[in-house]
Amino acid sequence: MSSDGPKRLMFSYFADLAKVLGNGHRLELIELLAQGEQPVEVLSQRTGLSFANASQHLQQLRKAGLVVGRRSGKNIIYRLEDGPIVETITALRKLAEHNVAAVQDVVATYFDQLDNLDPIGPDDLMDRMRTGSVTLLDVRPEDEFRAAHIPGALNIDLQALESRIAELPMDMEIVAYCRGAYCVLSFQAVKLLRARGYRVTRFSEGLPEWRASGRAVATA
Amino acid sequence: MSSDGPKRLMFSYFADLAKVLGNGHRLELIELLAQGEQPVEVLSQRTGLSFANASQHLQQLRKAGLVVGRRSGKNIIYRLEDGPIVETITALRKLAEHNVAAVQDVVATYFDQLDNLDPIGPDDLMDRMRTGSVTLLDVRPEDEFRAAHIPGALNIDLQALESRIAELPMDMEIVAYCRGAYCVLSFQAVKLLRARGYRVTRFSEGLPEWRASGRAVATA
DNA sequence: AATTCATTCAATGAAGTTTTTGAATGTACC
DNA sequence: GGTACATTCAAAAACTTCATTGAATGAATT
Repeated sequence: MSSDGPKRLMFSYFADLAKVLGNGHRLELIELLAQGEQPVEVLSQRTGLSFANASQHLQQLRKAGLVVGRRSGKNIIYRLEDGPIVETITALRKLAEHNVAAVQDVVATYFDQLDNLDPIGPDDLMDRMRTGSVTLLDVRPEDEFRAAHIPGALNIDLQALESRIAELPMDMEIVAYCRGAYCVLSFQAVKLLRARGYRVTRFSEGLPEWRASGRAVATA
Repeated sequence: MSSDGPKRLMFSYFADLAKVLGNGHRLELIELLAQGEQPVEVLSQRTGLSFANASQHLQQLRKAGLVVGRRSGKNIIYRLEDGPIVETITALRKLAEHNVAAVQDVVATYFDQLDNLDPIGPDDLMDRMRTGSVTLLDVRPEDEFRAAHIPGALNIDLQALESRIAELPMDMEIVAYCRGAYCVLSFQAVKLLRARGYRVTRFSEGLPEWRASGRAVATA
């Protein structure tokens, strides 16, 4: 927190905020919270962080004004604050895709390999949902689906996909999505379903970006 | 640089990039470079950093893919890489304005106090330039003006404003701009000129944002 | 009132960042 | 070829961040 005129002060505040985003675990916590509110326990499990460690990262996000917690019985339930949080992380992601060579490598060797087809964008998806020419598949855990999903989507948790595969139509294109652009759940769904002869594409983003761009979401 | 599946890898790369943005001096270096390329000496002077320290921050920006240096005689001249760098910092700034209480305080006590009029936005500015109903004043140092400025702007370095004040019309509204939204130069210009009876407003952003939004800039 | 459970807090050590200093590099000028 | 200059590099000191541990809090259950 240096200071030397109000401009330097402002830059140091912007930097403090960037520092809070400057940790992979915290970015993952934000991604999870962008699906919907969660108690610390679930966040700790889904990120693989120890309980105390998850709690401390959440404190930092809270101090930065990015999340709030409320008590509900024995649990503290965290949720994302209002504000352009998803937008900022999307900007960071696009900057990394454009300027960081290592990111381009991972995309090329890992993600493009799994899904060599162009993913479908939000405008296209909306058109095709309207004409009913596509089945939209949400492969996130049930609780995240219930908190918010793209209207008209069918929820099958990736865990259950193999056993519930009969619920999917073979004669219609399927579009799979999950938590965000690099959420592996939808990549794995595409892989599994293609192997069984389904026509599947990925949606280019996840639920948080869909909502951040002002489109309607459904609950329950 | 943790790793546990490609998604965690990606998040750790995004976090590394955020970490590089997580230092006020580096944000200031980026702002200066967003005006145009500069040798290390000038960057070190304008930021108040020691030579070696400025150099080391520039190395970090280079490793992150945000700047490049080229040799020109005895100097190494740095410039911003292509890519959505200004956009990302703008997103960070807006997030801070929205979610960080301390930022709101500084804006209220420092900036709003200096200029209680609404600043003019880019679309309005363009309209008013076309109809010739406004004089646009660029108060950055001459070298930054020469590298790139908003077409039609008059350059008077803030340092020289008092002595060259006669060049400004008293019967027309003046709009002042400089390096960015919180660049103090334009605030000080507004203060000085209002005290002399000129009608002055600030432009809401600076040159980098103007260019990043795809508008034409002039050189020389 | 005692116990359990979810969470936070405080303290520790290990690892990383920032700044300063002085030496090293590489280009230009005499 | 030697000297001056701009910049980078390497090492050290001061400080910050991260994960782990165990104790503390505070609501719910018995």
